[in-house]
Amino acid sequence: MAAASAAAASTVSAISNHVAAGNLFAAIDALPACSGSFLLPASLYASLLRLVTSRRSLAAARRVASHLACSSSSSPSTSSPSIPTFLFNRSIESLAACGSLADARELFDAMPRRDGGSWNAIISAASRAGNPEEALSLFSDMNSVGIRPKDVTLSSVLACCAECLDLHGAQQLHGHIAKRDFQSNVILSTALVDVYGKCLLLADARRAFDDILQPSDISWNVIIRRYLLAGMGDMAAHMFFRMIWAGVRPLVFTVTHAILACRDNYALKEGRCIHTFLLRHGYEHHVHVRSSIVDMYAKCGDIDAAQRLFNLAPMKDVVMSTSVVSGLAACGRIADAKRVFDGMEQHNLVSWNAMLTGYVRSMDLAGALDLFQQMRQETKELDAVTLGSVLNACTGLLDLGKGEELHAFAFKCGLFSYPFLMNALVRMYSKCGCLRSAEQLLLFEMGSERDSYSWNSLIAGYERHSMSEAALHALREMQSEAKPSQSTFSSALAACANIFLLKHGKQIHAYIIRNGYEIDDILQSALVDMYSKCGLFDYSTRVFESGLSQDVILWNSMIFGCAYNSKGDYGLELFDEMRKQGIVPDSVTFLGALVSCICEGHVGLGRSYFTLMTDEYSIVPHMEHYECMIELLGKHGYMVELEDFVDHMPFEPTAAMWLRIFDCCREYGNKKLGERAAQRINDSKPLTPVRFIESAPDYECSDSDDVEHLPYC
DNA sequence: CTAGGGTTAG
Repeated sequence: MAAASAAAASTVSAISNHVAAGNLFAAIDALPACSGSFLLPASLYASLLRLVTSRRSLAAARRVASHLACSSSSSPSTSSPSIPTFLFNRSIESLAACGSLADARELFDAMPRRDGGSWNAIISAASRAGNPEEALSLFSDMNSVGIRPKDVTLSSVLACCAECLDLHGAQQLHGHIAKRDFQSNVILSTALVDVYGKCLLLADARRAFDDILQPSDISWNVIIRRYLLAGMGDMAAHMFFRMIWAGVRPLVFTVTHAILACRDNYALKEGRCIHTFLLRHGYEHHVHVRSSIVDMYAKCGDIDAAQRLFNLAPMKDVVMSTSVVSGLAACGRIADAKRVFDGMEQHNLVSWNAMLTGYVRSMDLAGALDLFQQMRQETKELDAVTLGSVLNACTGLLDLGKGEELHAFAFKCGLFSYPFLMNALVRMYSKCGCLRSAEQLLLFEMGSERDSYSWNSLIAGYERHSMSEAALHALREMQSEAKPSQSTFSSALAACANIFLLKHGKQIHAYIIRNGYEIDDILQSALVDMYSKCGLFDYSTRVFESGLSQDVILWNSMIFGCAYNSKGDYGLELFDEMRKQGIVPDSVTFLGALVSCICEGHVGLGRSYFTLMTDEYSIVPHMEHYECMIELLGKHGYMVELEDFVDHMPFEPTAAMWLRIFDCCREYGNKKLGERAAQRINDSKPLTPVRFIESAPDYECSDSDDVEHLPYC
């Protein structure tokens, strides 16, 4: 007996030496065989388990666990002391920390007795293993065996509710906590703030926060982060200032959240204020803080401040440089952006993408394609954002061929199914007039992924490419699954205008009003255009006058509306009026003015506008302007001037122009010019026939629509 | 002595 106890003593000291020296496996190997003859002191098991956990060794954790389980089952409960439950609890924690929830659960199920700590260990193990449902179900088992949860367990369970967005469960726990005088526990109260915040009940989160007697730095961090993630940047910043006011030193995370909040809200003033605070309190050397400040300045439009900080920074990492690149690109300084980009030590996917989208945003589409080329040579990496940007460049360039290539490429890369990319493809095909492909994608390949953006692209594409009936059909389809937007209606109204569907146009107008959409400049223009093309001049003037606007497109629509309805002089009055109001006319305005001059026979005035356009406004005349001048001069018999005009055009008149010139020469007699025109017409190919217009579908309409007496906003 | 928060750029 003495020999046995001496052997036991030497085993204990060997193990404890191994543990102290950190020799984990030597300690494990020295564990006595499972005979039940003697047990190590509990404190030694505890420190062994601490070592196991710190090494994250699942093998070691299993050896200790099986040793405990075996010793417990073979020890006669009466003679030798049994293994304390808390050691099993530590062992469960150890197994879980080493990555095996299954082993932890097995030990939990097998252990002889369980106390509150056992339940807590297994619940937090499940929670940490990313298995909140299991943790919640264990919690409910715990309640049904009659064990009262402690504050520690409650906070684990609250975290699980947050994970599962189980608001109902969280509310029940809240009630429970309130009844049990746990308010003074900061950790628990903070978990409560977090769960409400995560469920987006920010008012409840705030109430829970205000109930905390002494909010910790983490409590402040939670409320600030939750406001930020809920899109309430103003409240996030507000709470940050209150935190400082309360004398709590912000964590670095909290600081970056506050700066992000300012960035998201374009709150430059508050951002500067926080920046000053950070300089005074020694945060500015932190790399994340520094990057987020630079980004804040760049996003809030103070690009000079961003660049100044960037230039002063001793370490210019990829993140900070990328912020500066995108900031410069966003304010149109694409060349400066490229310079910073080229000066970067290394590029990654995000920085390449920033430069790419910069080109696209600055409308330097060729530049975007060139950069993509360069990117392909320097890296294999690319993702949906990359392809989406390049695709947007193709869309802008109306380069269907390259767009199709990218489509195939995206398919090959397996990036095809990103909704963002699919929408870019629908947009590309729609803009390029390949409506069949757009339709194919949207109807058969996007499935439930399609949204109002996809539909809007398709509808706008149909409208732009003279498939107005199809546009209205698509609108009806869209309504069964997505909410139309102002942009949808502007395309649909344009479709009605194209084929003079007054009834449908009115129905859409009524729908817009009935559903409370705001009539913005674009919609207002679309309505003016639709009514005037459909011949309801009164309606278009009423829509025009219903909202005063400085929008040049709206004025253009109204001026054209006058011309369609033979009110050229009124159109010219509007032309003068808009210039008086300081609205700068564009090429379309001048086209409208010329059309008005044609219908009213103001030949001299028309000619003076044509000069005014180039001389005063530096607008290069388009094909349509030349067509107008030919019509203006020809229609009213100014044959000498017409011939002179044709001779001075910077390009050869088109076949259609010659046809018109020929007609005018026949009417007013200009043999020389007429023969020239005839010659040109005979050289050219025959014109394509006019398309036959089919009937359009009925737009969804309720009986309450009084189409004759529309209310105006 | 177990529990709460969490890392900037497209």
